[in-house]
This record gives sequence, C-alpha cells and structure tokens, in this order.
Amino acid sequence: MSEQTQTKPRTPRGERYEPRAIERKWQARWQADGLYLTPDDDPRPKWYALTMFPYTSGNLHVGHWFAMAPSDTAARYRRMRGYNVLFPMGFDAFGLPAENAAIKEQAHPAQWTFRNVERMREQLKSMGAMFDWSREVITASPDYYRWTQWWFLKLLEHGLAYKQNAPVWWCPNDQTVLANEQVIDGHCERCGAAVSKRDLDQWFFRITRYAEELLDFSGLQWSSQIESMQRNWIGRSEGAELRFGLDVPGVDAREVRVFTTRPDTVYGVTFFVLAPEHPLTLQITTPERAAAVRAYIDAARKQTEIERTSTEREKTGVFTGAYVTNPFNGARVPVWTADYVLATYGTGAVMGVPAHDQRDFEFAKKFALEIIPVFRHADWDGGELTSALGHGGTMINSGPFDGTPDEEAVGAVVRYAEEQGFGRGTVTYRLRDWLISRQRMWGAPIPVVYCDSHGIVPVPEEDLPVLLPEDAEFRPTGESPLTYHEGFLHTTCPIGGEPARRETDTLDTFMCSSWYQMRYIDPHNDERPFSRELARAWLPVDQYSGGTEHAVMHLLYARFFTKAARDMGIVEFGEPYIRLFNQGQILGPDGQRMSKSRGNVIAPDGQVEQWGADAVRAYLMFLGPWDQGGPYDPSGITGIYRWLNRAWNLVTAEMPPASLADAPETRELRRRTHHTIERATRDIELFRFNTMLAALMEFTNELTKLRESRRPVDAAAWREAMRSLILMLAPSVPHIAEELWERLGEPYSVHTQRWPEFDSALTAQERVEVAVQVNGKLRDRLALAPGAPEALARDQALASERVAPHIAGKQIVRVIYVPDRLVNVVVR
RNA sequence: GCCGAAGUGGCGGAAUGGCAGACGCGACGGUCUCAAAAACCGUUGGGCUUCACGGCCCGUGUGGGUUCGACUCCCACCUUCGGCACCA
Repeated sequence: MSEQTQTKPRTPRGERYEPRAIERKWQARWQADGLYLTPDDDPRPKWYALTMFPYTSGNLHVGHWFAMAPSDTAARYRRMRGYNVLFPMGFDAFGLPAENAAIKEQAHPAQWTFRNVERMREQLKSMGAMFDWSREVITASPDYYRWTQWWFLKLLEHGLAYKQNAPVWWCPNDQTVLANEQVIDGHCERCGAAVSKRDLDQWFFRITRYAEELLDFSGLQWSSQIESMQRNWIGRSEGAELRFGLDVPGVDAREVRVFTTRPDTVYGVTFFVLAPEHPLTLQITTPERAAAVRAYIDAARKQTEIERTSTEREKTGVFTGAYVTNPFNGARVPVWTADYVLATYGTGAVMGVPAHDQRDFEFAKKFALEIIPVFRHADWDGGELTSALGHGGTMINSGPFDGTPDEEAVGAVVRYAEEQGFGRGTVTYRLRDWLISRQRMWGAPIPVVYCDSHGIVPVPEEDLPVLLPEDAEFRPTGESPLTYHEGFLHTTCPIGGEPARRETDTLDTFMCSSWYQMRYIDPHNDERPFSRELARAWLPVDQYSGGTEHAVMHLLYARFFTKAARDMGIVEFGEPYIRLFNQGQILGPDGQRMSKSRGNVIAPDGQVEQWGADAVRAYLMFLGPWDQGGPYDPSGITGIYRWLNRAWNLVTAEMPPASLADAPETRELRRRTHHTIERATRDIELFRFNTMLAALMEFTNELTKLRESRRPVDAAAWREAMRSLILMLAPSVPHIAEELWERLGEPYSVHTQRWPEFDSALTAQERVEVAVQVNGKLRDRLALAPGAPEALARDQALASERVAPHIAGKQIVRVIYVPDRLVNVVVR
C-alpha cells in the first residue's frame, strides 16, 4: 500500500488515531519522567524478567520484536500485578562479525560495534518497551569485560580453568578454534565451513565437573524440549571401566583401560580397538605393522569430521600387531586401530564384542574376526549371526557367570571386576570441557602473562582490565592478531618484573553472556562485578526468554557459571534462570527463514512507520502461540490496526449519561467486562497472548455494537468497561493505552495502575445455552438458568420438537446431563 | 536409525472428553462516493434439499479402538519440523 492511497479511518467525533504522534509523545514523556527506572529499594516483591540480549549485528529485525514485545508485555503485566519488575536490556557486542566487518571497512571493530549499538538502541526504543536503560550493559566495553576477565581469574584460582595441549576443532574460514558446542554436523556453527582437528595449547573450563549436577532440572520451570536437548548433549552413560593387560616389549604401560556400557559381554571380546589418536596406538605397534598403522593414522587425521563420522561408511582399520589380555578369562585378543573409535569419548578404546554390538559386528565381518555370543537370546537359533544381538537372554560362554539372567548380568560382572581389581563401575559423559580460547581479536583478552621465570602468571585483579589495543591489525592468520601488536604483546611479569609476554588469545564470547544477568543488577559497580546485597535482592532471574538456538550453548554455559559461582562463594544459588520460555521463529512471508539473499526480510522500522509500534507489537503477539512462530504476513496487520481504531473510537466517543444500575442490559455489560478480565488474565498468565488479544477484540466489538445500538447504557458500568479495556490493553499496546487513559480523564500513568480484578459473582450468565444431542449428534439447544436441575433439562430436551423425530419409535436407554453444557439422549 | 513436537476452512489460528472452525486475514455482497481507495455493515468448511424459515449428510493427516459422546484418550501407520546420531 502506498502512502498516497492510505487514509485513516475517521472517528464519528473527535480526533483520529495517529499512532506515530502519540507514540513519540509518550516515549518522550516516559523517558523524561523516568517511568521505567527500577528502584533497588522498594517494598514490593521483586520480579526479574529477562530477554536474551541481541548481538550487535547493526539492525533489529522482526524476530527481535517477536522475542521482546511479548516479554515486555509479560513484564508490564507483572508490574501491574504489584511487583517491582526489573526488565533490563543490553548488547552482546564481542564476536567475529565485527572483526570481519572491520577487515572489510579498514576500521576498528569497536567503531562498527558501537555505531551499531547506537542504531539498535534507537530501534529498541521505538518499541516502547519498559526497559530500564540506566542499567544497559555492553559486553565489549572495558567496564564490562574487566569483570569478564575477573571471572576468568576466579575460575583459574579455583582450579576450574586450565591450559592444555589437545586436539581441538579448527574452523579454516574463521581462522580460530571452536567449542564442541559450536560444531554442528562437522561444520562451523557460525560460517558453515567444514571443520578439522588441530593440536593446540588452549584454555578450557572444567564444565565436565558439573556434568551430573547439570542433569538436575528440579526447581526449574523449563520446557521439556530444552531439558532433553541438554540431557542429550551431556550424554550420561552408565557402565564400567575395565583394565586389559598389556605386555609389549619396550612399552611401560602394563594395561589399557576401556569404557563399556556392556561389561556383561566381556567374555565375548574377540578383538580390541584403539582410536588412531590414542597415545598407545603407535607405541604398541610392532615394527612390521608400523608403516601401515602410521599411514592409517595420517589418513584418519586428514579426514573432515563429516567423512569420518558418516554412519553409512564401511568400517576401516588396521591391525597393530599387538595383543591385550582379557583379565576375566586370560584370552589374548588382537589390538586394532580404527576411526570408528573416538579418541575423545570414554578412554579412546573399545573392547570388540561383535556378537552384541552392531559396530563391532560390522568390523569383525569386514576383517574376519571371531564372533562369540555370550547371551542365549530369543532371536538367535544358535546358527551364524547376521547382525549383533540386542539385550536379553541368559549368559553363556562366560565361565562362572553362565546362566545369569540379563537383568543381573551387569551388576554381577562389575562386582566381580571390583573384587578382582579388573575395573570398576563408572559413568561417562559425552560432554567435554568448554574450550574458551579464540585466536581472534574482538573479544576479552585472556588475562594471563607468560614469564620465563614464573610460567603462567595471572594478571592481578587490580590491573584489570587488560585493554584491547585500539590500533591492532585484523588479518586472520590462524593466530590472534594481538600476537602482532608489539605494545600489547610485551609486558612485565607481575611477580618479578621480568620481561614477559601476554596471552594473545581472547575469551569465547559465550563467556560474556554467561554472567550478564548478574551485571544488570549493579551495572555501574567498579569495585566488584555486583554487590552481594543486590544479588540477594534480585537474583536469580525469575523469567527468562529467548530462542531455542541457545539450548546447549549459552544456557548450558550460564548454568555452569552459576554453579561455579555458588561453589566459589560468589552467589548463594545454583541456577541462573528459574523459568525459561522459548519463543518460536518468525519466518518471511514465503514461510522461509528471513535472509537478505532470499529477499524476504521484513524490517520492523517500515512496519512501525506505517502502522505504529503498538500495532506491530500486537500483531506479532496475535499471529499464533508465542512458542510457535511462523510466517510474517504483512497483510494481516490491518486487522490489528482496524481493531485499535475501533478501541480508539469507542473510548473517545461521547456516551449520553444514564443511570440504569439494575437494568438487565447493565448486568450483561458488567458480565461481559468481568468475563473478559477473567479470560485475559488467564491467557496472559500462560503467555497466550494471541487468545488474550482475541478476547479483547471480542470485548471491543461487543462494546462497539452496544454503543451503535444507541440504547441508553448505565454510565458507571460503561466507565468500568472503558477503564478495564484500557488497563488490559496497557501491557500489549502501551502507547495507545496511555493516550486513551488520559482522554478518559484518568491520572497518569496507566502503566502504574493495577491490573483489573474480576468478580466471579458477576461473570455468571443469566441463561446458558445447553446443547441437546441424540446419540451424540446435535439436534437442538436449550436456554436454561445456570445449574438447572437434571430433571428440568431432561424434560425440556425430550419435549423439543427438533428432538422428537430422532427419538420417535425408539427406546430411550439413558440420558446424560452435563450441567450448563449438554443433554445427550441415548436411544436404541 | 533414536528421541521430541506438530498435522483443523483459501490463509494465520481457536477449542485438550461435551455445540469444531473463536479472533483475525482474504474473498464475495452491500452502505457511502461522480468513481475508486479507505471506513463501516453483512455472508463465508464441503455437499444435498427447501419458494422460504429450515432440514439432512459429510468433515480436524490415514486406519483401527475406548466412550453415551473423540480435534482432544489408546494402538498402528503416513507426512512435516526440531534435536541427537559409529559416544563403545
């Protein structure tokens, strides 16, 4: 629609609804009055509502509005329910896009980032949300990353940070290492390039120490979907670690440890497999097998992760020439190396039980290794196996354990292993430690220095922040650009004053977002990251919301941080976010993900310009359930816009004064008012914004009809309806609500009023419609008083002339009566 | 392959054992207008039938089942989306 052809609906009297004018007016007024500043000392109960802060990409898109407008509505509702609500906003400002933009523009990433912050803050303000901007945090500003560095020092001090040479994920495009969580199907989570492994000295956080506790979601109200994604990611497996004997000349190790979930199949071991990267693989290889094994390991390392982990691929592997001894039966079995065994899981070794494990079975078939079943199984006739056997049956070929049923087998074998010293029952997790080093420049420098005399020396707390230089080169070289900045690199040892070298890697940006919720409560504190008193007053977050894409990164890291902070005595709780809601994703009008390349991006700014922020907010909430998302169809917003106009006309219209307090019409008006309050309250509590708005639309339509009927209406009841309508509009469409509140002659501000209460005595209908069915089919409707006695309902139903033809000549078997709902006559 | 969510008019969706399609978009008809747009009012799941009021049948992915009654609960299957996937 063009600007020229669009005309505004006219009100019968008075001024038209001009969203842009009233939105500008009230945003300025709210800011001038500090309406949304959150006091720390306030007698009301606290409510900390938080929406994931945006990355400083440069532009807010409708997806951000979809995340923030409903959460703003929920926060405003809480405030109207008498809570002191903290609803802050900030910017996730470190990260690669800034650096890439800087390389392109030959400018510093800080310029790009802070320019984007300015723009996005204005876009956010146009939404009219109740963000308390005095608490804004920007993770790339020194007074924030100073404390990110402080957290690193604390974790280092408590043994939760360590440096290690390890094979780590490498993204060739972004020229940096990645955390496990950032690798999706063998590709870089950010840029999509195929990743490979590199051996590098890197910093890690010991998140694995919390693996078990991170599986505990009691006390949290999170969706079961996110819970199961985290459980899946942590990947707990119960089993046993067993020790197989090793006797290879010239090798010190006397045993190899192996993790298995099926210790009960240990008598079925016919071979043994080490991961190509396992430290013993080359050591134990016999001279005549060395060339083949070396070649295999090299080939394995060159493969991309996608090639290597493809499940379709045929098994490969080579024999090392060495043997290990099964401690249970003394059997000597050949040791192979094969890339289906992962170095990073368990102990990097597998005991091959081809009869009971499909992967081992395929390997044994390929290399003609022996297959010994150790369970008599219902699916097995005693002949040659065509696939591995599943669980079940009783043990055979297992010496003293023969005859043990499946259910007791694992326990019996583990007990025996522990008695004999062969191994022990144990639990393994898929979760690995969190790799936090990044070889890029636009992040918080890791605050340590390397000194020839004193080794790794943490930067003293009082010397923080370790500032990023303002004139670094950004060419990605695989090493941090900070390495080439002489002024940054060279420093002195905090202990002895010797010349020393700074750590040039920076911290993973997920570290910034692991604690930002704690900084909002005390954002200007320059003594500590936040004060203990304010932490006690505000934390943890009561209601958090954001997209599912952070299920196993941000949300897992933040939980780890909180537990570590608790154990370090910094906070007194172990979970950052009590309630979590995940909104869906907004798609383009074509149902595809919005992207510049598809040309289906809807910018919120244009929609706001055309329809007003209130209409855009309400439309996003009206589209469907918040957790669902869906396509943004720009033509639908007219429905919302028309509705807001109807509401405007309704409130601004003159109503002739009348006093009809006891009239049936008045009772009906009040019933509708209170019934709407009941519906809207229930829906907003459950974040069902779409049905809440539908209820308000119905109410508006009913009131419009009543006004247009030109029948006299009781003035007090009408005013109650108007007040209630505006109060219920206030959280969703804050600007028009404020304007109408003022025009109704009520005192500023509508946003400091209480949410209306409904009186259940008034919501009852005088007559209810009761459906009459015959054998479950609708035949008639009766108008009865609520709670009408069964006999009455039954007699009226049977007397109905619409029912008569359907029961004529038939026998009435029974009559079911659900009060106020239906009568069902069952005939034969 | 495994785990989870979902499938309802032309479209977004509502109803979670009791009147399917609330609310909104779109479409069609009307009012206003010289005309159009906007706005407002009305109709709008499909089929059959009636001059008409109305009546009847079918209908919530498919096939079964439980129930007086099923979009809703149970079983099997199909499709779509999300997560995990050689994790021993």
